[in-house]
Amino acid sequence: MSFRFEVLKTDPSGARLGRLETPHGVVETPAFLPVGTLATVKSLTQDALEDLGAQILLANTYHLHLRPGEELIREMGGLHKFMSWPHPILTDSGGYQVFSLSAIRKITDEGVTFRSHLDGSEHFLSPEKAVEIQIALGSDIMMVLDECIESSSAEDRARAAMIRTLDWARRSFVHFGHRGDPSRQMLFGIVQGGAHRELRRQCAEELVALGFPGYAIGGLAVGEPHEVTCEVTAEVASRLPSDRPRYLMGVGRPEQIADYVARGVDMMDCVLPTRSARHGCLFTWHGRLLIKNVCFKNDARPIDPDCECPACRRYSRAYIRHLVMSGEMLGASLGTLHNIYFYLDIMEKIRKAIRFGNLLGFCSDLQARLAGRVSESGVESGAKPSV
RNA sequence: GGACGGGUGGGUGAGUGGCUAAAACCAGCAGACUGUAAAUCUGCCGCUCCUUGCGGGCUACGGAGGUUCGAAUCCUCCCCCGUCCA
Repeated sequence: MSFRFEVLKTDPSGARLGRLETPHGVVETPAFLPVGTLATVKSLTQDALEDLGAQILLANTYHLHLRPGEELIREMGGLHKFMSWPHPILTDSGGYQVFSLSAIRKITDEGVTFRSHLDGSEHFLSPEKAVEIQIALGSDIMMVLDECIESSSAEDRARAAMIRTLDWARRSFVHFGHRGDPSRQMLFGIVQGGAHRELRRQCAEELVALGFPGYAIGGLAVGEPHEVTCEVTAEVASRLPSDRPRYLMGVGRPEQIADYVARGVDMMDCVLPTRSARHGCLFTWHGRLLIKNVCFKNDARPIDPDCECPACRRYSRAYIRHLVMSGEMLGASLGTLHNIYFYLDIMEKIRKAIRFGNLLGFCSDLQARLAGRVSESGVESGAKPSV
């Protein structure tokens, strides 16, 4: 069997240390997935990602369908070969675009019609089509098409979307049963239901009854308070089978991700490290550092003196600020290198904390360290978390 | 020496009598960003005062005068810059 998920250890918090085997390699969980929507983690080479220790990437069905198209990618030998990433890949289904591109799409029980943001042409995405595309892409983990909604949605709206998501999950499951190869690809179901516990519970239970090899929690961290995200995550995770991986989609801030792990989450992805880097926001063990701030103009120190990333080993804040202010591509690259390294470093420390059975201690430590801002006075004293 | 054209806030550059502390863009300052329509977006960007308000005062469109209730805008002279002619 090409896929195997194994929980190696459970922390008193409920966090799990695990291992996910895929045809393209092993993912140690809890894992963070850098986002590579268009088959690229913006501004980084695959070499760089390997050096950073990335184990698995996320790519996007909707975007790759529009450009360059899944048929081209299939023809080029599949997504792994096409992008020269021989390691695991997870593809999102386009469900998030139902939410983020709500202005240019129409949704029915049958599926979603998008008006391409590139050229205005119409594209119909059904649950079956999303599965087909992802089969063509050949990702290790594929996601069912879901209806992602605002977390603040009223119960009626959330129920309707949840019911549709469930229906689509069934269709996806059936379609994959006919067309897919479970030794080559896993299909994850996605729990929706907004911030409504009862809806979440119902959605989780019905998905579990279908028997997916893994489950995702979607529709969170889209504006609701962190505590709500945590509560809903805990509620859903408690309904999911303990022997299947759990993927919390689209989270989170550095100081928050350990909290999700403590709720039993095994995988996470987020655009924050990559996008923020391009916008000049760098995450450090001493808080966020806005590299464009004038106080770093002549600061010869690295982004984070406690960081071993390629950017911090070699370049100063002053130089990186100059690059970012000048709109130089290298500025985006170095920032992204740093932020991805930082996220992966946190994940490694999280795994270590679970191994030591002390994730909750680590959570509060992270919160205390990372919530602040780095200003001209420099970094506050203190070493890295010592777990 | 002469003929045109032009001098606007840090920069480029609109604006030809009141709606102009002066468009727009850039630069600068600050902020946002959570399964990426994002190398994007938002706010500020003359000085000053306060009861921080579509608030008051002051200064400002090369310089100095003038016309006018009112001038970046009209007139006079001067100073610069560019092009062309001697």
